[in-house]
Amino acid sequence: MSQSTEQPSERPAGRAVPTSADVARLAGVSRATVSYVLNNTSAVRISEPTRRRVREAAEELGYVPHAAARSLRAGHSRMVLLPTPHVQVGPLYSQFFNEFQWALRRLDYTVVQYGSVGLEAEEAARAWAELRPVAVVALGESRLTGQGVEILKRSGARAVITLGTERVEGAHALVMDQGRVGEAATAHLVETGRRRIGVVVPEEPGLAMFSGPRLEGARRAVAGTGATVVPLPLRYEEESANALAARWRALGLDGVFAYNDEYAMLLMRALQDADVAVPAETAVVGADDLLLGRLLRPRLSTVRIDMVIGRELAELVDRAVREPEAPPRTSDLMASRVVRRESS
Amino acid sequence: MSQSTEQPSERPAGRAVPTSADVARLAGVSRATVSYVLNNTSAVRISEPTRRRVREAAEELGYVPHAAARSLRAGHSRMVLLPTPHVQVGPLYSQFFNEFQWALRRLDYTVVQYGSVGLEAEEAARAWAELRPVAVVALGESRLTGQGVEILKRSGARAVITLGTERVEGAHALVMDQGRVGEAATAHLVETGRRRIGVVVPEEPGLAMFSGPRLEGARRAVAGTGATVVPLPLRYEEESANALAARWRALGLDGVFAYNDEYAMLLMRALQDADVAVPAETAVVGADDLLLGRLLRPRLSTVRIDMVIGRELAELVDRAVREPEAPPRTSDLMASRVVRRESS
DNA sequence: ACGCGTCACTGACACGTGTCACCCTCTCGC
DNA sequence: GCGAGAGGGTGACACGTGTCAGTGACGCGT
Repeated sequence: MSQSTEQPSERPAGRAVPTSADVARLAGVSRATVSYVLNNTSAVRISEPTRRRVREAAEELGYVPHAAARSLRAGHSRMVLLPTPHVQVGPLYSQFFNEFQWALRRLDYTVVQYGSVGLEAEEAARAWAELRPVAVVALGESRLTGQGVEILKRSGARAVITLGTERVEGAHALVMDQGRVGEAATAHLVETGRRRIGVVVPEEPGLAMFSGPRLEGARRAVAGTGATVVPLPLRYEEESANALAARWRALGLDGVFAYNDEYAMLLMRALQDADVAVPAETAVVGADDLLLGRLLRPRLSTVRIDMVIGRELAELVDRAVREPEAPPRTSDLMASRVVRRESS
Repeated sequence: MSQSTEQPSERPAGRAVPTSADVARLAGVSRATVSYVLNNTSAVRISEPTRRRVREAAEELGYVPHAAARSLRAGHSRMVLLPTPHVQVGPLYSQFFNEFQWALRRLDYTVVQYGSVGLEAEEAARAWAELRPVAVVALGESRLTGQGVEILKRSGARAVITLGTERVEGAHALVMDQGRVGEAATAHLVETGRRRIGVVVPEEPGLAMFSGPRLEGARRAVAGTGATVVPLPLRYEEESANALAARWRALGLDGVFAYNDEYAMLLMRALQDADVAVPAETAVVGADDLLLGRLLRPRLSTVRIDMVIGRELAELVDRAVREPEAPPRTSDLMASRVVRRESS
């Protein structure tokens, strides 16, 4: 790349990106004045005619300030970084995320999702730190370590918050207690008299962070009740479900928590095709309370998950940013409750 | 919009963010040397002992370069901006996006999703331009205008690409021909002898960009065949579907394209509950080829949509960045084909 | 004439980085 | 002895912005 010193002859489009200096020149004022006008700084008084001239010049040139230069000078930004998950997320999650983003913007933050596919934990943290975000809200799935938190804080992040199943040293944590989902579903099955309870564990990679805790929760629910839990690996494919259904009677199960409504629908169809009566012979419970589950016959029982609303989380971020010295707190991100329909 | 000018700004942690100057001091070399070493610039020769001293100093301080300062100095960045949709996107789309991001990163681009909720078209474009991205890949839904493209290009963006249903002046366009989906489904219904064909139009806001073209496509499919198309507004709720099913016979429809598989499942259940025989009395076709559709009885016919793979789009972006002067091109993002099962 | 205050504006620096043009010190060939 | 060349580094500038301290002009009271 050759540098052009004065006359930018290499611009292909024939025009350089306008800066505040260009605006100043066109308006016949100093650059400082341009800055004052465009940020309408209250501490300095600029006459109305000058203000207008500056605004018109900016408009004419199509001037847009340079965010990087601005935050470099300011020494900080109001950028909140959300490492993008590379896992499939359900509609519940994506709605929550949208709400969260919207709320942060209301609080005058700039939300940036930034993917870091294929990087190791510490390396990813370093990549995020380069952007000098004021806060980082990371999914548990992004495998942020205590080391990573340290890197981020050292690079100026005033708040690091994890959304996940477990805490990370030094970071605020919003715990999604996935265990409660499995626990609620299984407790319900036990209460309605089921004794041998299957728990579907999806084989799809990336779901482990959800399925593991849900299985653990199920185990907690049966502890001391005499009922037992049987893990059931399952791929989200018809053949896999049919194979499972074929050996259903051999397994001797009278109830199943199917991970979520989609897996439940898949399994329920396979069971019915194999002449296993639902709920008479085997009760089925899903999770997420999808509309589609209500359309089945029998209607699918489910665990309804209510997530913290985005606005609440946004306010938590804002508080954490304003009080970086406050000790990391842990709180619940979601609540679960069983919705009983006909399949259990 | 009140600005919070109040600014804590005192470093509470007592330690500033380390810069390359700090590294230089600690290593006992100049800042230039630090820069050369850490970017291992090949044109300049630095002795191995010095290199090691610099690397160790950087490690000890936890130095992370400042991306903003870097790209300010460089005059450009390799950031690709993806305005975040605030519409619900299906799994098809989100998988495509992940793949796309991954491919861009392979090409050494930095992918940033940036939401601009609640801003008007031109204002949003200005906000994106502040980040000085080298390329912008916008969903049609983000309502990018020709004016917006102009702003972005003037701010240094070398490529602007829209993913949507229609072209935008000055931008490369990847057209999702939603019309073809409706056309394929409806043509199939006509070919199998249906004459009065309903087309479900979701009432949910944000889906209009898909449903409108699909309806138009359906109209194209019946043109000259003697068959007719009837738009059917529907909310994604059981009551809405039941109400529609109740007046089904009055409508005299013998076929329906239900927008997608989810709406199809909703409608099919309502039809069956209202004793409308599928497919004998009315044929039903969905779209997206969800697994769940295959579980219905009768199995749901659908339109399978194959999207351009992410890598392809990433290469298109790369080419557009490298040849900014090339005229905007338009190409297809997806292909549709009918998968006939039992419901039609 | 002078001091003082206000108004409207400007000059200059700092933010953190990359890179170009030098500079110094050796060594070698003759 | 001395120029040539190479090895190993450094000084200084530029990128675009925000903001502090200052500056000239002007009005006003004495």
